[in-house]
Amino acid sequence: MVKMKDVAELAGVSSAAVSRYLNGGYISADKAERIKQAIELTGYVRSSQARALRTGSTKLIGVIVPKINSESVSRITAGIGQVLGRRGYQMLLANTDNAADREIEYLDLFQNHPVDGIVLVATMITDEHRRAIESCRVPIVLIGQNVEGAACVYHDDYEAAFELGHALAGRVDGKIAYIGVTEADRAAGYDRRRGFEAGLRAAGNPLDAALIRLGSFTLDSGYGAARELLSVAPDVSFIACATDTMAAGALRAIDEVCGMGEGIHRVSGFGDNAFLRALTGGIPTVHYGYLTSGVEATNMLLNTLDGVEGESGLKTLKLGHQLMNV
Amino acid sequence: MVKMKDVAELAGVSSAAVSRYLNGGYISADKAERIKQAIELTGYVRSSQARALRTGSTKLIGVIVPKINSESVSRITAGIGQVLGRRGYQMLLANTDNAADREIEYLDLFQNHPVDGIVLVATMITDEHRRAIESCRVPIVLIGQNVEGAACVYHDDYEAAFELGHALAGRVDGKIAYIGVTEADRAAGYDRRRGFEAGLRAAGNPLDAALIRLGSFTLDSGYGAARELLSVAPDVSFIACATDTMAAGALRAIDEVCGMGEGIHRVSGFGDNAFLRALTGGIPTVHYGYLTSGVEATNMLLNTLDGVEGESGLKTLKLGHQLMNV
DNA sequence: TATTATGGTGAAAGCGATTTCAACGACAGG
DNA sequence: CCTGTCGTTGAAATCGCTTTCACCATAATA
Repeated sequence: MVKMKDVAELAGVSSAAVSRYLNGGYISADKAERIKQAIELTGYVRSSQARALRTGSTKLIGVIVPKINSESVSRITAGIGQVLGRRGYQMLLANTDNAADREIEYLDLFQNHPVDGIVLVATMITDEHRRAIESCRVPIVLIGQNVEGAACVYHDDYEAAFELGHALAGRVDGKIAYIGVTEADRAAGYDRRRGFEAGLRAAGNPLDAALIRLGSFTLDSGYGAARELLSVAPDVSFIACATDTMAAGALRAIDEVCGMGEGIHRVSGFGDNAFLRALTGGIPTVHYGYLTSGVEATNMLLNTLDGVEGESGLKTLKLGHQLMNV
Repeated sequence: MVKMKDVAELAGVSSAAVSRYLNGGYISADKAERIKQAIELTGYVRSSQARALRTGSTKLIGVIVPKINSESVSRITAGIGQVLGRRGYQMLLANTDNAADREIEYLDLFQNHPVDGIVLVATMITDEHRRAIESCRVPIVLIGQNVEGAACVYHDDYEAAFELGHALAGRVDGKIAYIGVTEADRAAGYDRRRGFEAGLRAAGNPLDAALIRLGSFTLDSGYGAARELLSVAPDVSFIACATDTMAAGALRAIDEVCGMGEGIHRVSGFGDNAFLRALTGGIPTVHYGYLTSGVEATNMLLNTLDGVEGESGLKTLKLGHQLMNV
């Protein structure tokens, strides 16, 4: 492995000069040329390990996600990756498989590990999370939740759910049921349910608390909850779901119970999943700019790291949403 | 930042002793105890940068994927992440967005960057790829393609497609069309088409070359190709697709042209997408163990890195497949 | 008793970059 | 001629860890 010293010797300069050449410090034109040729000749590339040790910066960003095989997460990471690549950073991906404690574990790990900053695609935020975020030595941005005192890029789930509920209340006759997720997930659990309820209520068609079920983000859990709902309350004519994935499950359940093709008109979701849209022609759902949230969060993080002027650094950013098919 | 020397001083030993304690070398019981307490007291964690510089190993594995928001890829990375986490490594993710030259770029980047090994989720393998793989300084495993001279974990696309074609030939009357992908992708492009054709032929119902179209892995491309096929050859009664995603597009096209619910019986795919399965009840498709391929590839890679005995290290592994809904 | 293992130990030499610092040649102004 | 800048330069000191090596007890063997 050719090192800086070799290049320096070949070019007849000191390694300090090579380092300056590489980093844009004082260097005369002729030496720069000699160094350039020596580098080409030897095929030298600098060791990022040594550089990291000396400078304390690794150009690595830790990204913590709850689940890697989900459309929303992969769109977010696509956005993160886009910005990272463009700005000379790389992504260290940590998958927690929906285990909140592993999030904290990674938060700890990353700090003393080689990342310059962290993007946390958050689900549940416990006090322990808050503490870990607070005491984080590297800058951190959250995606998906709005947490006091932390930089966040999020969507207004309450507002979106309210609008969806309000819009649906008018066009559904009969009972509406709701399949949510754990309220520990403030955004997808609490806010969406509350917003949806409020929207229905405002339209004069309040949600019956007995018709609320809890799923676990998976298609199968949506299916199970919907089957159960339909058997307990056959007069339910519409099932709103906290995610498109669970809506897909509910859709299958309705098709099985009420006949093929029925579900499409009786289900709503959140997230505007591409597959679901294509296969059903589009159920009522909320479109979030997942890719945008990745892009915005990462830009914010990198701006503070690179000390970009004119940028106010870490702040909280609420992104817009769009009702679909209502 | 508390460093090893601080811990050593507090414990009244040399930093060499601390290092040995941390790495399981010779250390007496009482010193071990003193060191342990000193570490707890100071909250010391060792700098992985310094460690990496000294040992030359970063415990980082570079993973190159063609596209991050696709179900197959996220299942593969889920498998990779599982093994990596269990064995004390982390994943450095690089997304090429289906640009073959960026794959080579990352291959170069990773070698002189801080990864101990590479997993390449491969699509197209050009000569340039072969060269880059050949000259790779760190061990590398490919997923999804079988390339001579490289360690590969792959599925037998030809065989699977053959079986699918053979099975379908019998139960479809009328013309069968095919929407494939670029043959530069040997596995998903060339092998699947060839296998499918051979399967149909063997069953006495050969594929009309005029009814072959090319998509680009996306749902929309499947939709477009199917619309075009149906308008040019309205007597086509079945459209086989090289991926489930394109099959979803074709399904929508058929539903639009021939009436809702029609598509389900007239389309086949590859990959056994969970959404598609749930929403349609299941079109004929091939189930691949994507997660398994990630697991197997990573285990293989880590075995060679960690020098696990009894394991023969890098080799090529063909995984099985399963016909679904035929 | 003389010797050889054996289990422990710390000083010191790197790993390969960056960065400080003192110094140098040239050149302008006084 | 002397002094002060200015643009460059290389020697040397880190960064924080691992690992070799020489060495020391103490126990086991000859």
